Amino acid sequence: MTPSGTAPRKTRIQALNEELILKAALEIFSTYGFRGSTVDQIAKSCGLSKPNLLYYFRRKEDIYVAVLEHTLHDWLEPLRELDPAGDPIEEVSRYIRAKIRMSRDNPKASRLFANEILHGAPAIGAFLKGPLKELVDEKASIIAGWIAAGRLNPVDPHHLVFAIWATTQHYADFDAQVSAVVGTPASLMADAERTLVTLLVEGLKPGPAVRG
Amino acid sequence: MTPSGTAPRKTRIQALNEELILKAALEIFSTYGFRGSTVDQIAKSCGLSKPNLLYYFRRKEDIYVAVLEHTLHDWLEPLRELDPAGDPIEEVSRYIRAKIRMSRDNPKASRLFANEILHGAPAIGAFLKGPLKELVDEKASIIAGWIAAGRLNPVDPHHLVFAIWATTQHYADFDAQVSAVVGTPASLMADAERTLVTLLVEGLKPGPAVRG
DNA sequence: ACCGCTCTTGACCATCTGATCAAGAATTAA
DNA sequence: TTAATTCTTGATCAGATGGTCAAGAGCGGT
Repeated sequence: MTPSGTAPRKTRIQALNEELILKAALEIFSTYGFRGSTVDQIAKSCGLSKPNLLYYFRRKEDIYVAVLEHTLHDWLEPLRELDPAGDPIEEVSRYIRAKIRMSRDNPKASRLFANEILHGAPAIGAFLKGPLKELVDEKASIIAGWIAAGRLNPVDPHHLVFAIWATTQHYADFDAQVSAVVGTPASLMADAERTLVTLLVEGLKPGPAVRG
Repeated sequence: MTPSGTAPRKTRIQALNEELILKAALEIFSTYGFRGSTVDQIAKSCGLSKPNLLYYFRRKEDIYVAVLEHTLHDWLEPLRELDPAGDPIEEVSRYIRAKIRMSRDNPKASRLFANEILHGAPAIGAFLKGPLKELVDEKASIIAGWIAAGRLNPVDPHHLVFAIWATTQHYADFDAQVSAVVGTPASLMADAERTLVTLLVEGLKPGPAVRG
């Protein structure tokens, strides 16, 4: 049995193979979605036989949930770092930049979530209503504080967060469309970053109601 | 055979049933995606037998493509209406409002496209690279003209369009997440509309580089 | 070397699903 | 009415797919 008490310590081989599986599963699930992916595909992609893969994760859904959970934490890290003590404009700019870089560096994670949420979040609905909502509410109240202090243009904080999510993740989730329209110039993500920071941050800077 | 020459005129029943099928297919495909939907589901949803449905559309993919094409034109209409002779701020504001209302009134169409593009646009890739790119390029050059005339803050026109698409369609595509975080208050879409117009339009208004 | 446990796999199964077909029912034009 | 055409469906098929199982191979602690 397992070495000590209730803690199911992992074998070397277990740790290795589970990592292989999760990596391959992210690749496959993010490309084809849950229903569109087959256990065989994932197995082949990581060089294991199907029964062997199912030895580590009994059901297809178990793999899927494991990948989601494995990636969720990292994905939210930039929002967690929004600092109430920092300069509002600086903090928001930093968040936008961090998010768009995540979109660039880990588009598969973005597409995995996009697919899950697009289909009604059957696997992570509870997470969205719990931990995610709490985190967003917390950060929204920080932004509301900045607005109340006159340090930001008054906008709905929740919808500001949605706007940042939407615009940044767009480049990962809808890459096929972006590429079709503007191709894939080397400066693509840099242009996007500059444009988004300008657009959103200018819209956030406090100022006289009427300008020009 | 068909009544006159090469024109396959449609029977009353044909027109009726094809409409039924397309409506049901939009419902199913937008919810479960292409792979996640079954012909049986669509057939049941519109009260036809599976073989009967396949009498009108020989293959599952034919239904899918038909629904996409059937919806694409309408979906792009607001962008087509962007008027080079109008006031830039007014035109962009109107476009944002039109798009977010489409998200609200026809979220299924949005999710259908989102799913298609998320999976690499296998069915409409050619459309994206052709007609869509042309339309966007045309409108982007209009925006570029406004910027050159000093009537808009200088931002990359293509990325501005992406930002508008992303933020507005977010409310249809990621409804599960939005609902989980802020619930579904009656004012949701109105709040979103106000926030987005403020954010993006303030970011677009020309003004002195330094304010406050 | 030994032994218990972990790991691996070929063969197999039940189910789902897209698609076909032949035959009959309904519709339409004359 | 009649005959050609269109429409409808029960039965059926082939392939894909998630999942199981028994048996053997490999590994680690003693």
